[in-house]
Amino acid sequence: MNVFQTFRDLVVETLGALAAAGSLPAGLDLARVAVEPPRDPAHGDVSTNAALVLAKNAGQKPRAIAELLAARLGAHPDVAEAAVAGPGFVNLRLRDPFWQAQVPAIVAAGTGYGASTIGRGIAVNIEYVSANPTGPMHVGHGRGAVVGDALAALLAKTGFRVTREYYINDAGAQVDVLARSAHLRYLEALGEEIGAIPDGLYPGDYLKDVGRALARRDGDRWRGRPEAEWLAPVRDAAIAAMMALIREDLAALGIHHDVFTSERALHAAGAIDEAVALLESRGHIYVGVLEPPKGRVPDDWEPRPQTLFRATAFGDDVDRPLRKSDASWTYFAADIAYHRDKFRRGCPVMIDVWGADHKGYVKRMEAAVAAVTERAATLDVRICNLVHLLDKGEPVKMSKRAGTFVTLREVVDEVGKGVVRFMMLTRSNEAALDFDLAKVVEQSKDNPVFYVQYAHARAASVRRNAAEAFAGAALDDSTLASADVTHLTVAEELALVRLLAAWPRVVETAATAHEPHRVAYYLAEVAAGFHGLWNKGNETESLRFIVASDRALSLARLALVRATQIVIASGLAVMGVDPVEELR
RNA sequence: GCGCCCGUAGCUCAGCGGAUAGAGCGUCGGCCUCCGGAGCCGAAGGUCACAGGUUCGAAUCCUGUCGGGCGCGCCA
Repeated sequence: MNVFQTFRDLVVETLGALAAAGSLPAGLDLARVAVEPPRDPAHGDVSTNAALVLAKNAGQKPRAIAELLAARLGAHPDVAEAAVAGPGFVNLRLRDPFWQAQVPAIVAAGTGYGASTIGRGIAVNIEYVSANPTGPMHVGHGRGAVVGDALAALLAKTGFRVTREYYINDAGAQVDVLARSAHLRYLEALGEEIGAIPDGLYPGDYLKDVGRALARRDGDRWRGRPEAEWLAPVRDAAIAAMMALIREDLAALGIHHDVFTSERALHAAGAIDEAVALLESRGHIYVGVLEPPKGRVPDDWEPRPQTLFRATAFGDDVDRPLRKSDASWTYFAADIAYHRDKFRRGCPVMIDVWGADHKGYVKRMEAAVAAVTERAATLDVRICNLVHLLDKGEPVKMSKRAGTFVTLREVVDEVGKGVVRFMMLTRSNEAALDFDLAKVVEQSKDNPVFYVQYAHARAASVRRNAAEAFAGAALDDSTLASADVTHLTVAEELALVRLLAAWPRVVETAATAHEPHRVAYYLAEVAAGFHGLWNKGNETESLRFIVASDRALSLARLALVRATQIVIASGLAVMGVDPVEELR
């Protein structure tokens, strides 16, 4: 279905024929041969660099190879013209029937259009969100959630076997703080005066429910008792409540993970001891003293022998400690065990989506994965930069203390899940993102969500009008898929078809690069193409989609409208956004 | 000090080995007896921070410089 792949196959086949004919040496490495859309449409429909890439090894001039290639490609029935250009590109212009035929193919494929098998069923584990279970999610978490989920959808669409996973950080000191905070709310629920929440504890009102639930369940059995007695049970209850809250927040965004893995469970199962023992047996562990960081020595620095992972052997800058001074495992040690666990569950490809504050952690994790899987697995860490929450251009002041903290849920409830999801994908994940609460619901062209949905709604509107104009005529997809598309001859129509036909390639490149934001940019292009065509109809009556006097022409154009709608819906599906039929 | 990310049009950003570097906003000029003008078309605007290098070809890869952000043992 990917037209560029189709023509790459043709180019490769043609190169083989040239070799067989003795015009080229046999056995050339074709890995770098690419078939792509030319940047400038004036250069044709598809372009290949084959001659440029092969010239050196073939011992021939690029243009000479290009001439040979063009002569043969030009004879293909779908090719109208094969031209050599620039230093040795071969540009192909394809015949209209080839493009026209794309329309029924898209309509027949439906929103599954763009799917491919390049993933070959390889198992990919994508871990995203993994917010600490200490409170509701904030907007920054939302970005990671959306990026991870859209990437998962992209990979699934390209034939990977995807596991969506959430790692619950339920083992550290912060969940003890959570427990103490919840215990205080529990005392409050029992009627005690607790006053201001002390520094260092979580002040949020969301813990009041947890306190009340504890009071209902356990009565006053934890009142006046030493912390050692109540810490564990209160903690477990609080974590469960926080995870329920987080799952609700995610559900409001339409996000559902397949697997939740508990850090605490890894500790309990001895997985960390096992992973560290494994590294030790391979000689990657030693006891040593780290140098203090240069130029910025912490005040309380004192040299201390530590259990260290030889991360420098795997590309990291320094070796990393695995045990704290109280002999318990560091977070990193647990994370090594966790990634080993993912690998042992059968995932050779791992993706982690993290917040910008964890950027400094990437190298050591990659090193650990290399060490623990003996380089049999890959880890790609996608870092999501900050989200700046604005309202009419002014930064929204957020302070946990002052109670002006805006949660993800509040934003989703205010502007809608589709808007949040789309906006989170309008920037490369590496770049900081402005999210303006006022702007994202604005109905104008500078709001990409609106612009794309508007195109989809207009397409739906045309189809409704067509049902009236051709009362009684069948306009369902199977009818449209058999429309006589040779009526699609207007340059702008064929330009839109070319754009629609690029969708499978966009899916593949975005999936391969792990960059879901490319889908948002592509959809904006499709919308622009459709709006442009729409306006042609406003200017010239014969160019409208519906020409009441010519049913055959109208059916062909309606097929194109339907194909546009399908591609937009298909793209929105990857992003997790529901397409709208009308904007009112 | 070291590491990572960033520096592209007035602004916000795509492009990340291909041929004359793109989009939106903003500016200027056009298009409503019109399938939704919430839109469309056109113009002006760039030594792709700077300097070297690799390559047939560099905004894209490498090295260095300058400028901005983030991180740097017992937090997770």
